[in-house]
Amino acid sequence: MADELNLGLLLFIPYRALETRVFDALAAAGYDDFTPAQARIFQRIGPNGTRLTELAEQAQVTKQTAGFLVDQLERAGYVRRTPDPSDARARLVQISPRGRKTIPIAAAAVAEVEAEWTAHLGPTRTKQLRQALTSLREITDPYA
Amino acid sequence: MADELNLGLLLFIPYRALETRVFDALAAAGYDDFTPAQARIFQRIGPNGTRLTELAEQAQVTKQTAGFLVDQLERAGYVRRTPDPSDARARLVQISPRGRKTIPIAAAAVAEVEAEWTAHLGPTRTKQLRQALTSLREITDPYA
DNA sequence: TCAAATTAGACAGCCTCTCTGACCATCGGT
DNA sequence: ACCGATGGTCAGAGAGGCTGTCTAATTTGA
Repeated sequence: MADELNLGLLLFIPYRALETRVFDALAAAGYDDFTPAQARIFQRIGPNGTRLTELAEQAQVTKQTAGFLVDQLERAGYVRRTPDPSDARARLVQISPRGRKTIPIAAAAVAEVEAEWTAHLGPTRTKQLRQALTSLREITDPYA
Repeated sequence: MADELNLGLLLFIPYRALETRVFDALAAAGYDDFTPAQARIFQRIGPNGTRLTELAEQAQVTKQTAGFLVDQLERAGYVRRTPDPSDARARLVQISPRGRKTIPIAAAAVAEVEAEWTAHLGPTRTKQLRQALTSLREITDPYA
């Protein structure tokens, strides 16, 4: 679809590498029933719980898809659904104790990879990379 | 699985934005029977054709998956399979004339997006971004 | 030199992710 | 008190990916 070194591919390669590392770390810690699609939802759950519809919007999937993924997360014990006190139609998706345990593991894996990247690029270029990407988000992220 | 602004998410957002733009451009030009998975294979086909197994390796999918995607591309007329003169077991996947027509369309869409990004970031920061990502590829791309 | 290991590829069956469409319950404004 | 908008579920479908098994052809080594 284009030439070899377009920015898209250049962005995708390290993204994939990071994602793989995080899932390997989670699997090594015994959390092997966690899929990337589930993680994209899980990541968006706020401290007091978040509604399904809001999760769907932020993850840019339909609410049916979000519901499907939350079903899986619930069955695996990572989240639970509780009634929303402010709206009887809605339910809040909340992180369960088991789910909460995965957070530091994933965070550690991310930190480890970022440290490797910093060692490779040097602190200045890493900082510039982060800045450029953050700036790019302004024109590429519909939910910035 | 981690905090909001990890590098993974920052990388993924512009990648997705670029991909979407390219597929919109192809669809607008009448090539709407093209999926991202097919494109990841299609991109890797060399000028003289490439073997299925090699495509599978480079796209990091199994050869079964690659075969399935090439089937679709062949049915849609974007590629054809010809015998490999140097190995009777193998066949070369080659880009057909119809497939070749999509290349400048995709390239133009990529160039357009990159121009927008350059306008947003400025030429210096864009160059630094590309450099940093290229450098990162050395430690994150298994097929560098 | 010929049997064994390797490689290219196809077929079958399964699972996950995502979508559309239809539907019900509740909320909120007029 | 109603009616449109919102939160969520159910049913069905299709794409994309996997493993496992099989064949044909090639390469390798005793």
